Amino acid sequence: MSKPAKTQYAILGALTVFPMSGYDIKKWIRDVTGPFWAESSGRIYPALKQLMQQKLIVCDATQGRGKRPRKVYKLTARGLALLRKWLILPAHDEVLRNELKLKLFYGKNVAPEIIEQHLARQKERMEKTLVRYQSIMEHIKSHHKNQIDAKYWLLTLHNAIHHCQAELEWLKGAKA
Amino acid sequence: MSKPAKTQYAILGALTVFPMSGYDIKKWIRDVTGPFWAESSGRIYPALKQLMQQKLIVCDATQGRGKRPRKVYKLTARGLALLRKWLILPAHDEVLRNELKLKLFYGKNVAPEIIEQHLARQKERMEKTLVRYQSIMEHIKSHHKNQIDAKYWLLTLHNAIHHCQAELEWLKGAKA
DNA sequence: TCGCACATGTAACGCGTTACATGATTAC
DNA sequence: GTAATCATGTAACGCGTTACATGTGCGA
Repeated sequence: MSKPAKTQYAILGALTVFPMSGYDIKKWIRDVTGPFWAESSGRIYPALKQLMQQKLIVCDATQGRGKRPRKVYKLTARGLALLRKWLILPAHDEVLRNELKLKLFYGKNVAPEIIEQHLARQKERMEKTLVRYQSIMEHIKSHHKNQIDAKYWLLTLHNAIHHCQAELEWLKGAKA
Repeated sequence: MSKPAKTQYAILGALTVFPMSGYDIKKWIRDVTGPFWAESSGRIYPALKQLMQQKLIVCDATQGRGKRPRKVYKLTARGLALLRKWLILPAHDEVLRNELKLKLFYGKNVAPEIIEQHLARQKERMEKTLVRYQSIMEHIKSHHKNQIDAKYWLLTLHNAIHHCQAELEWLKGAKA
């Protein structure tokens, strides 16, 4: 009925890189797939539970130090098969809900200075983001050069950088 | 607790252009703000009801032809004030969930041909989109040149075009 | 007369966020 | 000793999609 849940694929994908705990996955998604994918911990832990039940992942090792264990999850053959099945399907259109652009679109209803502030904030944010992306790129190039994932990581990172630069280009022209 | 609803602002904004029916708003959002904002009719009609209750909009005229009326809504002073209040607030970060990029990121798990297909589909889609955007731009330039909204419409449309072109540029380089 | 665009709505479902709860470990 | 980070989870809430229901007007 509603949209199919994609959290599971973000998790299964992460586990193709190496086994991770829920916390690791959370950070991985935030720090690595951040430019194009987000998840909240309120989704990750329940999703892990479901994936366990479906035997798409297994709890590799409970590194119990004290009462609260650190659960490390590992992909199963079933899990990899499901991920592959999803990967080959055409991607759905991204649902766009860009608040900044909506505000700019109806900008005639506020003073021009307000719009300039919006644009200035965006410029600052994009400049910071671009620097971050470029440092991630350097990091991948120097630390993961021979990893088979690296090719695809750089592909998506290039995409993010292109869009970042496009936004900055647009902002340059936007003063007119 | 959860995210504040932004559907109302998309509707209030649309009504700053001219009075519209629910159906008009639906089409307007799909066809005009489509590049950066989406709403489903399952949100629009309930939202209109709420906005009426809060006296942020009024039902201007019930153009009853037959049993099913065509209700035309109009912004009130209260509605415009609320919209303005929202417009001046800094925009929240866009929540990114780009399915295509997620699939590409974990591309090592499928055959390279699959990835090439994803990229080819994206190229085709972006080319079509770019043509559409450019024709919308021509339309605005020729039909709405002197409208005070047009400046802001072109601003956001330029943005969409820049990103479209950035995506195509990236796709060109992606074959390597 | 058939299909499409116009037109308004409702209900089920579940996704996802936010906030909260709890506790361990490390570094200063 | 205390703050930050590591670490795992739950519950409330409501947003948003999807599918459904219903009916009108017009053009081929």
